[in-house]
Amino acid sequence: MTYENDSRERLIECAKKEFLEKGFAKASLRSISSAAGLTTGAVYFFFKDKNGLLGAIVDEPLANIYAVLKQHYSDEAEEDFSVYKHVEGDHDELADLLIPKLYADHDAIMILLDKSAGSKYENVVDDIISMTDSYYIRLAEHYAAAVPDKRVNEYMLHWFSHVQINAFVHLITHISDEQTALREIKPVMDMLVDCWMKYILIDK
Amino acid sequence: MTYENDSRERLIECAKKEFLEKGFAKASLRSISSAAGLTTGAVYFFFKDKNGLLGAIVDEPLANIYAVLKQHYSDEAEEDFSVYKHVEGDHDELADLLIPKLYADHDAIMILLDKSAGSKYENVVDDIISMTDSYYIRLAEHYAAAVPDKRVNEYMLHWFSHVQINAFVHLITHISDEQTALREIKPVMDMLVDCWMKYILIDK
Amino acid sequence: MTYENDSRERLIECAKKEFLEKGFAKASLRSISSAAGLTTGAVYFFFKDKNGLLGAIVDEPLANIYAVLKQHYSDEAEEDFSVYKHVEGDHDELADLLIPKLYADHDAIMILLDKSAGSKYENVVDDIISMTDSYYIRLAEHYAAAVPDKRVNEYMLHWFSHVQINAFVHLITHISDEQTALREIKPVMDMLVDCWMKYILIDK
Amino acid sequence: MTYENDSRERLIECAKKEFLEKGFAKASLRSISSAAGLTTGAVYFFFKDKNGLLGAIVDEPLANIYAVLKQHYSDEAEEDFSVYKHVEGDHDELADLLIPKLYADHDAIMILLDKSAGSKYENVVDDIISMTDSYYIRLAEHYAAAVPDKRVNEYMLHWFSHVQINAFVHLITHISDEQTALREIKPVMDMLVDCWMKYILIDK
DNA sequence: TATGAATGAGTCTTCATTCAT
DNA sequence: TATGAATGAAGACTCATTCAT
Repeated sequence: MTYENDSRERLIECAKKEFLEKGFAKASLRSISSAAGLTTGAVYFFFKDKNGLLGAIVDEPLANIYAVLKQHYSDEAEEDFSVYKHVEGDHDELADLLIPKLYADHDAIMILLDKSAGSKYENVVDDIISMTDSYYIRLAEHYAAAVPDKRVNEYMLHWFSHVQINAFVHLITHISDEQTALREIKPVMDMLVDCWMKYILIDK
Repeated sequence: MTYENDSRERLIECAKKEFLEKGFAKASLRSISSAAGLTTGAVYFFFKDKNGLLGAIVDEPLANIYAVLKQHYSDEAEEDFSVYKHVEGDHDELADLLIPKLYADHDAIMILLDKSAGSKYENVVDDIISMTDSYYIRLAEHYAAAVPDKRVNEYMLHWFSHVQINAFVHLITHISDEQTALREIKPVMDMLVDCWMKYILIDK
Repeated sequence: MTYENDSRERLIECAKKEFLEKGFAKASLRSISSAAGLTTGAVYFFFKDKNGLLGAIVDEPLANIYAVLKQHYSDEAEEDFSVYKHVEGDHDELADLLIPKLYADHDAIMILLDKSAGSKYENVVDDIISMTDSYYIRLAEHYAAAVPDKRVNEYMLHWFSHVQINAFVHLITHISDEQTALREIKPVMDMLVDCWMKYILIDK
Repeated sequence: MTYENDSRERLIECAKKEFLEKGFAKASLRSISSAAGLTTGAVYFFFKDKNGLLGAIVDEPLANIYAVLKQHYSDEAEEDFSVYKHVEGDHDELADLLIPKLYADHDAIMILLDKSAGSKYENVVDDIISMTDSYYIRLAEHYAAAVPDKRVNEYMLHWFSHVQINAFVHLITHISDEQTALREIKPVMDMLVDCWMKYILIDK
């Protein structure tokens, strides 16, 4: 009765492979399901549709990422810039929280961040960047308020959000081992924080 | 006869619009050619195939970019790191050369860098990054040789190439005016050079 | 055990809704059974197939209708046309018998008469019209025999059967209240009988 | 150059057959196009989609019908009921105009009126009935105004529109010869006009 | 210089139905 | 008494591509 027929799992596993190789748009349900020893109809028994199948792969990892991000963005909002002085490693918290989530299901995250074009998740990275952006705008305004004769360099700020997020995407797509990832990302984060403090404000 | 029938040009113009809007993969030759008042067959008269049509749009801009890049990468290779000291603005040369090429045909470049998924150009950005990477590796090794007890942080180096190139992609996709672009990219380049010097070497 | 599990009833109730909304052909067993909190397989446990499910809804109402019709058609066959004179209301009998049957299970009848395309009942209305037709042919021949120099207008006769039956279909599909239906149909029936007498025979 | 390859016509002809036999919804483009010696893709070269293929068959006949109807409904609107007296045959005009249009492309009209369920034309008959209804409502109100102590029987009026229009549908679906149709419909129309005058008003 | 016609392989999706458990 | 799993056939539709003219 409960001896598992793992068709659903097989479908998910084969879908992962296919999505990873071809990207969502070019992936074929026929090819996925036949790789799983099933017919396309089976996909529609287990999932709503092609997007649903992708969802089964990425929804949970995605939720985890959002959770970490939201937490981080509200924590850091407390920063007091009048006294703040960056010390190497003090922003590792985000990386420390995020990396485990990103590497818990490495393939899923790769698909989500890099192979989801054509799916309902295709704007995920952009959305996260937007979120980051909003947060950084608030932060930068606080910062500017504490420093006379300076104003925010808006373009630089946007670009920073972009680089910050894509640093993680780059990590995922180039480093497959979690420990290595953790080690490599630290100097990157340090650099980013340093630069943020240094370049985000310009003369009025 | 030299009376110009501009069908070819019209096709190219309409293709630009379509590629920009939908990206290469989702663009439809039917829709392009009918927008040009022609039939799909016409595309195959003027161009080899879908990729050929894209080529007619991006080949020249692409060649220009490569030319600038190759020139830049061989010039800068002469740098003597034992005496080098970064001064703000001294690396603006690349931006000064590249931006005009990038904005000479803004649409074509956008397509090339951001809308070419599914085409034979889909790896262009990656290729340029690789090129940049090779160059930076040589550079970094020279640099390291001049600084005792330090070695190259390879991951950081790769990531730098990535960020460097994507800084231009980001620029193109967010700033449509050349002068503004020129102005905004400068601090970004300065920052990158600064950081490169500072973060690319780590303790042995 | 006599503790009732009303799954069958729920299935029937949900099927009614679905058939009414979408018609038999477009109705989906998946949607019906999941609305009933069951799976498609359950449908096949309780009923032979999709047609069988429809049958469970309409068979009894249909039988009732046929019973009334057959009774009526044999009663009226006794009519003596040599002495017959139509008096308003004297043909209300059919309506009086039929309407209660039609409105006893209004939904079922709607489905049967108006939503059964694609099912084995799709010709029910046509069949009833045929039946009516046969009856009217006999009747008309008696009538003609009693009136010299006249013959039956066959097309008109067929059309009459058609109109007669469709008067009830129209009623069902436009009036949901039984009392109102009863009131509205009477003048229609009167008119039909009047016209029948007047238009069914033409000069030889 | 202009020797006709009649693929389009063949497609239309085969579609007619298929639609007539199975109705729009159950008709298969595969079966239609292969009957025409072509592939489904060909259908999409000549027509927008399944509805477009149907449109190529019925659009013109439908327009003709609407034209006649609109003309008729505005003509007859002039009627003066205070002096009007029905004379047999004086309403044959509609039939005389309509029948030729209906029989000009008998198959197309059959499909339109009786086989279009599931297509964008599926409500055509209902729409025409509505149109007729609106017209009759105005007419009946004029009529009632000229007759003291009488009011319009609304249900009867609606039903009349229904019967009137379906008289033509019935004709088309039962009589294939135009001359015969013309002959058979006349007494029907006479009857309808007679009854209209007689039954549409009831005691206040 | 282009068109018009057509293909063929592919896409996702829907559905009634079956059957072991 | 039902479920869960799965099938298989079919559905409409899209597309880049070809080629005779």
